[in-house]
Amino acid sequence: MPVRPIRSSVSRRCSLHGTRPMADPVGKLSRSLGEAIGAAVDLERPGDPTHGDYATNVALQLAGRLRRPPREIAEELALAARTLAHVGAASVAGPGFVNLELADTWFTETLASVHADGDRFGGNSATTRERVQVEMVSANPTGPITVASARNGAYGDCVARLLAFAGHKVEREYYYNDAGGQMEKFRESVEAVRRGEEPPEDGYHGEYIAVLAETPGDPVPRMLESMEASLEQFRIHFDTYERQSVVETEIPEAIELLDTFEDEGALWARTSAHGDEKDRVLVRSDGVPTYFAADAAYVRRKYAKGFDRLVYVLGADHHGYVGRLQALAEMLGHPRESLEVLIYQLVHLTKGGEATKMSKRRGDVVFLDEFVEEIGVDAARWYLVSRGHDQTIEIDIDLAAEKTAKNPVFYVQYAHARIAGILRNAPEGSGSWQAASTPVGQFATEERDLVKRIVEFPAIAAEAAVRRAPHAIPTYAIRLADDFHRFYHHHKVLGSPEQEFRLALCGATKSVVARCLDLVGVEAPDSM
RNA sequence: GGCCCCGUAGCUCAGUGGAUAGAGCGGUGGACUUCGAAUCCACGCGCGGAGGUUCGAUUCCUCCCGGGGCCA
Repeated sequence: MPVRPIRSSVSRRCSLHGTRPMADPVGKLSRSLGEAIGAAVDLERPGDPTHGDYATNVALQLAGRLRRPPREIAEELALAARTLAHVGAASVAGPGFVNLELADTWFTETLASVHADGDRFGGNSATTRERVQVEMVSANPTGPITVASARNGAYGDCVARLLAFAGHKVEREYYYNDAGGQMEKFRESVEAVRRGEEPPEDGYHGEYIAVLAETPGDPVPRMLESMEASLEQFRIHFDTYERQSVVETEIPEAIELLDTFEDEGALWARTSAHGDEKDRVLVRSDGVPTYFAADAAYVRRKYAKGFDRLVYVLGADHHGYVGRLQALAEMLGHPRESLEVLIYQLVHLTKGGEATKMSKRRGDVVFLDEFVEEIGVDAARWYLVSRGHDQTIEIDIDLAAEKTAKNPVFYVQYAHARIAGILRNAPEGSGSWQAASTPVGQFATEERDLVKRIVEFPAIAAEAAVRRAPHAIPTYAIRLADDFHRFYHHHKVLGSPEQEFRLALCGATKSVVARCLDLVGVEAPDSM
């Protein structure tokens, strides 16, 4: 089966993005090769397995700069490669590719190093550790968490998990407006129902309003409590909740620090001088501060807490905020890049193929709790993060439950459970990996493929973190599970002469599968 | 009118400069006396269009067409 070329971790990429996985066997190999020829080497897995274990096109890249024929460079590179430890063969192919075949010793030592890293394998890739705040969801407490907000949460939470795994100190924050007109409408709606009346036309009409009306007192705290419960059930935990009413009290201090001017009685921020498309009003001529003034106070407050980096997770309908938020960061004396706005495309709900407009006020939305009840947390989270954040998600509510059984999350979980089963049946004291436990005879293709897949993980995790692209994890996890299932089908672990090696291989696979599942907030079951 | 995202297989989507572009679902046909068949194996079709940069473009640039969103 042809294997898709996967970019391995490389020195060039690492230096570009400032990351370097702590133990990355492929990265180590490309670095030693790079040192041998004096240039950064990019190793990838060739699409055609007959081309060897790894290949590099570095000769082609160097040819133009060195004004030399690529194949000539490739020959020198191959010659250098052959002198390296664990390189079984190196050959030049095509216009100037160098294909490497690795010796069995590379596979055993590599697997040993994976075991040595244990839970840390693939982690701590960040060269500079930062204090990062990820602010996400931040839906106002006027109704239960919707599926739309759940995408925000699932994406943001996975980015936070990736950053934490990479070695950063991450806090998750939820921000809401407890003081605006929306909240008034919400309270009025509940009040109306208590009086036995219909909520106002422009109020909130969902069934949950009636439920809230049954208990006396301010409905807002209870609404918030139930939203938090939904999110916790969805495995999103917030470290802090911030309220706009509190932030607003600090507007004067924030304005003090900004680049401002007055025009027609209003106070403006000169955001256009800081990369925004136009200037923004801070205080209207009637003396009322704008939402942007609150944004400014909020940004100042975040930095004041000592964060090196502020991450905002916002839907595509907010893409216009990027310029003004970064302008605020800059005016407050921070690099504009230190305030990052992650934009994800929206969720489109359909029902039996027909689009449904989502409106919390009308109440015709799908709530996270309903969605989770229908398909479960694991399938829901997997579904929401497995496509790129730049991709609009379509969910057909009628088909969601039906399609759940086909969700690849179970394929990946099954690999984990299968391995757990093998390890349960393994004799006492076995599977303790030692570098010396070389297999009897040659490695099989499936074993080599599985090892190579496992060692892709550090580069995958590092790149997913740097690019804020958690969907790379599910994609990789499916391939890993795929390689494991194939290995399992072809080779017996227990009772085979290679038992010790294969148990070690199973253990490493299980650990990486579990890590992948954890990074997307999905459970890794020992049985299903 | 300006800006952002998208267009890859029948469907849902991976793939941010390399060799013959990959998965899942759906379809067809095979494999359980064996560590878990939620598994494995085999079979089909595809980069919206036109230019440009490059030794090489699904990938980068420009324009056009089509879908979604924001602002004015």
